[in-house]
Amino acid sequence: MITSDALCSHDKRMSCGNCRLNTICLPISLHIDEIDHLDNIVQRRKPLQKGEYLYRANDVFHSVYAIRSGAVKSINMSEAGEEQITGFHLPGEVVGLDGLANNIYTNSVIALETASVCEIPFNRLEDLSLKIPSLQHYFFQLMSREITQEQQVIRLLGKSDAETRIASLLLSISARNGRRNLATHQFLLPMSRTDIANFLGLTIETVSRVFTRLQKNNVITVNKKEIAIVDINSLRNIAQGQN
Amino acid sequence: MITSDALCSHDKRMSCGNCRLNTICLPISLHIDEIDHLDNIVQRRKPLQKGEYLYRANDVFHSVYAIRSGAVKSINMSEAGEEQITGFHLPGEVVGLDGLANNIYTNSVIALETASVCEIPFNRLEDLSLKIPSLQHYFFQLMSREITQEQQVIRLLGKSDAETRIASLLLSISARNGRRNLATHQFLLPMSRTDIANFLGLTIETVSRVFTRLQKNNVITVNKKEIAIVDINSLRNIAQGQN
DNA sequence: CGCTGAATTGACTACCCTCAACATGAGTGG
DNA sequence: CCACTCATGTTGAGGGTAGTCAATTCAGCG
Repeated sequence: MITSDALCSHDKRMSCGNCRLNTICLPISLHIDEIDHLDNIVQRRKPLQKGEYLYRANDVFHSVYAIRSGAVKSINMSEAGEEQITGFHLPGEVVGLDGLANNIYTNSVIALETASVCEIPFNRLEDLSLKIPSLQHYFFQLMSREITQEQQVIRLLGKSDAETRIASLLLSISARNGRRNLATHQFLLPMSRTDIANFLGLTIETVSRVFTRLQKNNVITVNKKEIAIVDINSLRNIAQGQN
Repeated sequence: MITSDALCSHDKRMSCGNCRLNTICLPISLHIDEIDHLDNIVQRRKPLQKGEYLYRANDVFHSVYAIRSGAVKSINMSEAGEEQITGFHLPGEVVGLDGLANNIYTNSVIALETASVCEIPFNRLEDLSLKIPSLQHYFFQLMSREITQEQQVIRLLGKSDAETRIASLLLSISARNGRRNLATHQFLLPMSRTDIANFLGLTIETVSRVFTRLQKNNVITVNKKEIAIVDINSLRNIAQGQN
């Protein structure tokens, strides 16, 4: 359900079948005609600019979205108006699953940098899922994965100190880069310090201090948004709270 | 998918159709024969005793479970062995959705008190969902609701102080009692202080202190596990961080 | 060149944790 | 019936991690 990274929208080769993200986004074996069905309902949209909304909380739910390039954050707002980032989403990952419950989105999704997405109208996906059992199964799995990932975030916020939270986030991004065959030991953070702090339940000052401390201890190097993991074992130990 | 609270297992009237929890557990209109199909796959199990496991992390996933009576907690364990309670589940609510992602449960679920559950084998539910579109839709919604609820927990843990966390938990339990037509202003907590502390990312001492403080300020009264909400408006304000 | 926003660093503060003592109540056995 | 233990919960004193407030640096940009 994700096409190649080529942004040229009249490229006839754009399809889920030949998308190089499809092992992440669509890791099930579908027959060729089934993939065609899927391609028919998937819509490629014009790229989002940094800061632009993909959808807003309380918008009527119609679609889920697969991130094709770039990165986005999803934000949950309390009645009191406090914003909490509930997740960062990288290429191959799907957002919008919060919208089904009450037919309106509960989160807002905002581009962290220029990002392109594939839109998947959900009622058409549901119809197709009734005909393709493996597709139904895949979407149940996809939602379950979202649940288990969020439970890990809950554990992170409930049990860990600042260093552990930062280390876990870095390892998470590293691993997700690895799935896309990108470098795992060196990468650019797509989000600001403010976003990291918000997501991890910390202040930007604390995030900054932890980065400098990890750098002083030769665990990582930090240069603005550029991160290099120097000592992955130390970083893993810190992420597990064994520091 | 939930029967009456009667525990007598040879009661012929036990069925999803006449279960008095079905407006919570199964809030969709199914035809009579569709409910029969569902009844045929739902299995009523013998009650769990307090402390007993419904399933354990890493068990092979076969079923999801609807809580019929009592209460359970679901626990997520880190590699380092730290346990985090990710949720409390009351009658009418469904657990086990974490198991689909990798075909093993990632959490353990333990009874907080004597509890009975309805077991729903998932492969049979999937088959049935292919034939009953509204059932497929309902389960997508159910999983989405789990996702949005967990996002609220993430916000709670990321942004709130101890009083706000406790107040939110009390209001959540109160509201869920209301859905079952139980008293909302007075109820018994099914879980220990240790469980509350673990879930909210606090220590038992802090939980205890907040309870006494809320009592001194005439917001609630506390007597062991018996809670009465005295001033719901204050409690709501505290839950929203306006204290 | 100054302005603005993001990030870093320092000094101080506060909230919650840690450690410890004590209270309460259920269950057990003499 | 009482003494005992054990689990659970409450309360107090002190300390530490992260928050708050503030100053500074730096990059991007009109």
